[in-house]
Amino acid sequence: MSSGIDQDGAEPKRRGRRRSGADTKAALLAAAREVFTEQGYDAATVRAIAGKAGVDPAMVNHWFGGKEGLFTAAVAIPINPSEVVPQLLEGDPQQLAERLLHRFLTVWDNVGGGQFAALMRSIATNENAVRMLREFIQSVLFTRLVKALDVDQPELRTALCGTQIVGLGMARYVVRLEPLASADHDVVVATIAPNLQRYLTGDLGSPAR
Amino acid sequence: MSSGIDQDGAEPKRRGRRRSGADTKAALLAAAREVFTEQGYDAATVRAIAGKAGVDPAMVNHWFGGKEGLFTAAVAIPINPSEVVPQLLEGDPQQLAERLLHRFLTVWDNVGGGQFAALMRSIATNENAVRMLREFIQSVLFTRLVKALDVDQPELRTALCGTQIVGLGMARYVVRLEPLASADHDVVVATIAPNLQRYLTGDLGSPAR
DNA sequence: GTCTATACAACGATAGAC
DNA sequence: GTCTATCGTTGTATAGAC
Repeated sequence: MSSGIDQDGAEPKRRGRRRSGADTKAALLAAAREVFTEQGYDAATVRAIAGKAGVDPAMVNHWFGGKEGLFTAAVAIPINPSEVVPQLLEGDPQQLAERLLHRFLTVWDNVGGGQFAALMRSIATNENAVRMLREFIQSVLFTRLVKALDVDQPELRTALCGTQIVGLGMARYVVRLEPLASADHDVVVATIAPNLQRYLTGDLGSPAR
Repeated sequence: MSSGIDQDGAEPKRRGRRRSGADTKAALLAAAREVFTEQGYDAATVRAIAGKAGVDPAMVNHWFGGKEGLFTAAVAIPINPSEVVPQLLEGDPQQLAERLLHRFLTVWDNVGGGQFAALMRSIATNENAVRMLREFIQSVLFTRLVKALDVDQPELRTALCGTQIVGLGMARYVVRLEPLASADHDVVVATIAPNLQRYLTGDLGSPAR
């Protein structure tokens, strides 16, 4: 909560270039994450973000080209697919769901969970966020993961996995549905993994009916 | 979809006070549903809603205390639990998931799907919407449905069902993830029902480890 | 001296309140 | 129908880095 932006509060605001070392960009990004997280894209104001960062609103334009650019830079999915996907694919494919869920929970719990909420909230008013999520699911989950499994109906499986993963995120981080919101990773993984594993490699019924 | 605002359209507009507030209220609610559905909470403007309802914007304040109140009144979940739940509970409990999913798809597809998106969108900027959804899931899904099944860990099962159902809605109506977004009800039900059924009545692993 | 990060002021638009 | 608040954005002068 406590902002903790280390702007030298004692000193009066000065015009002109700051002393080197004061990283306006980083301060803006940090503040933007907080505010977008709490309020979503529309409700968040450039002024509020700049204020929390202790800099002028015009800096948003200067560094990010505007609110939209700041948003894109701030609410990025904190996952590097080319790093994560190979790790997930190592080992028994029948335990892929477990590894995937464990990773999902670790990543989003670590960044505070609020950031997932931010992503979901952003989908509200920002079509770009929808596109971001869709592209992430399709490119990463589908192209890199499901296709590598060499199973039937990969597109459908991808979408089904999407329902379970996004649904988990919504329940845990946005709606904060108990006991799921506070449950240990092991409990969540143990209960959900079998279902996700069916979507990944299990029998979906008759492919061509 | 089609506006169909049933304000006494035949009668010519009259000066002064209308017969009663009921018509204005209903017209506002109908218009609000449309506009909130299409644009989300923030983007929707009181003026646009009032305009579509054919009344003065000030009426929003008068009847609902403001935009917030109008929203709460307008975007209600279009399901009557005391009617739906008994219907779902009839028949084989092992096919409850199928009935539930079928009903879910029918309801939200019929109202246009956009209304589910609206509900999700509302969670963005409106904490009340989160509370609404949480309470709906807990009271209806939990108290009326899962408890009636007499299974172990009913709270956890409820939350798990929530993940799958909300996730389905997100994928189909908000993110519009193909092929799920355009799939026939039967396909969706056939692929997801087994997973949902496990959450409802299946084996979740060791309850108390 | 030149470049550039910065702060401040102000503009045009728009929404909610009254 | 008017008023007021506030939004994102832009122009410009200035202070420090190089």
